[in-house]
Amino acid sequence: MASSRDIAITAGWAEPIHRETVMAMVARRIEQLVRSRDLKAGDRLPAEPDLAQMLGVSRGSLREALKGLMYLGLIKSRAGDGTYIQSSLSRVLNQHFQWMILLDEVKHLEIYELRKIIEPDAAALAAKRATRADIECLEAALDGLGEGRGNPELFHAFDIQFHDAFAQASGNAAIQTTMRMLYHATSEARKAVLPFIDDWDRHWRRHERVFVCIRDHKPALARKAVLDDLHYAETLLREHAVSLSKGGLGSDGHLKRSRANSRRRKRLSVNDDQ
Amino acid sequence: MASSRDIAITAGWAEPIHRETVMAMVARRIEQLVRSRDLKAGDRLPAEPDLAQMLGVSRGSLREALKGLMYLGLIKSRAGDGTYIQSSLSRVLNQHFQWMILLDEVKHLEIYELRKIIEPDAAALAAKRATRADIECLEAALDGLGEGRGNPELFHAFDIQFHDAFAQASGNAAIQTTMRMLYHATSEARKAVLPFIDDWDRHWRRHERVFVCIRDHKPALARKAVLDDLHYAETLLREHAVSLSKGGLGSDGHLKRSRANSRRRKRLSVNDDQ
DNA sequence: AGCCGTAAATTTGTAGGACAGAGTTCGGAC
DNA sequence: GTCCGAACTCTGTCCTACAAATTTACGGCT
Repeated sequence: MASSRDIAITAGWAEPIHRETVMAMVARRIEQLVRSRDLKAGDRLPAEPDLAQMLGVSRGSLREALKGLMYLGLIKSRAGDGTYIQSSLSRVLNQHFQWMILLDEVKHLEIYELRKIIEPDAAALAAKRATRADIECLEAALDGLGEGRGNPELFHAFDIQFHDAFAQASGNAAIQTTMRMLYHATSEARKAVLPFIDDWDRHWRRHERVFVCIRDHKPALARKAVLDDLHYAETLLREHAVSLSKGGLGSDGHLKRSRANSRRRKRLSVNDDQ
Repeated sequence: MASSRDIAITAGWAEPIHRETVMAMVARRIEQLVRSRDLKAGDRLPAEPDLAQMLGVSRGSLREALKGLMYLGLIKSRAGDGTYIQSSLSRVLNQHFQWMILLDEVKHLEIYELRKIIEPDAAALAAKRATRADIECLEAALDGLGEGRGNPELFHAFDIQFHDAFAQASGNAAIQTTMRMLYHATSEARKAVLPFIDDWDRHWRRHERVFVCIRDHKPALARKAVLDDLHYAETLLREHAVSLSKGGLGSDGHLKRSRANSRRRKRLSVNDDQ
């Protein structure tokens, strides 16, 4: 009984749903609506039963498709309320590189190599563009980092905040998103080596220096300060990777090896950059 | 009875009740399995009915969760066969920035600014590390580009191939993934301005120069060649932005902080997302 | 009138069952 | 032994029903 499908066809919105998967269909349709500006961030989608009928699919299938978009962070459903187009869809993105690390598609050191490319330049941009609000955010995070000296848990939390504020100060949303993504990818590992820090004051001053350079609008120095911080973080990670792999933290035990997977290069002489 | 509400009021502290959905729990469980190395790339998951029973949820709910993971590219289902852990999950990532552009969270020029940061360094790395296979891939794509001169459709296709080969030659999977992501984000726009190219030979030679620099292992020159190419692409895009759909670049000339919905709320939220 | 709490309506979340289509496996016919 | 079809398995889709959550509307109380 394809009665509901017949309805959809006569209705005219939904033309032939080729045998493409329903998921792809719904995604495409919603993308189309966003493209045509019929849907904007914050708008509400029709209720599931209505939307299902419009598209000529069952509610279950529609829900599976919506679930996919939900995981992308593109939409968000609230029980009893409705489904809305989300404006900030960074959640999944942040986890993506984490997954790649888990699946051995990307190595920690590769991410650090990329961070050492992006973040110094981002710091220079931040030093040029940071607004008063940006600087206040950075300072607040820096204060928190000060409080968190010696307390890995707390320090880590404010480190995220500091890094986010830094990324935002660059004034470039693409940079901000990318930096956050890369940062999150190595977040667990970084947290795990935090207890090995011996000189907290010095570690804090590295952050402080980044902040001061941005606040005082010194692009070149900011670039250097960030690179220095990154270099230290990478060294810390490299040194304690072994203790991680056999310690209780099984989640990041794969930090050590560089298996000869596929055709991936394994030359990671990240040290001697020019 | 309003008992539940009373409880909430007396509780006072508005800690989110943490009503995690079944789907999120299922997804977390599978993630856990991957983390603990019980599941590796290529492994097959139990059949849906079995897995549903194991987890104590209905098959429908399980499927919604799987659909989410599927959309992430983490798993892949084949009708009649089974569900497998995927090894390459870049598909969604490539579309992510496209979505952000659609939602006005990111501007084209911001992406170019970031590309101008990453790709010159990537070129330098490629010039140092490119293997023979990498160079062959690049050359093949370059030949294709040569054929495609004057043919936007064809040229665009090989441009993607060339860019991918270039990214891979960097020998860093994180760089490769990120470059591909950023490239795809502006793919449509680039395709749209391709017909405006007047001097195809010169445009091709820009690519050729990148190739030669990488092949001959000249990091500094490669960096310059890529930057030059990016600069031209950006100029082309800027000049013909009007021909792009509404707003196109989003800023008429200089780079601008992209409308801070980012500034709204919870910069202090150490915990992630909503 | 204004306030408050309850009930109704709306909407998503979850469950269970049913069948079709795709893919694999295995046994029988040749 | 080889080939082909039937049986089995598994995912894809649909249907129905109910639970939970949230908003909205109504009616009583102050």
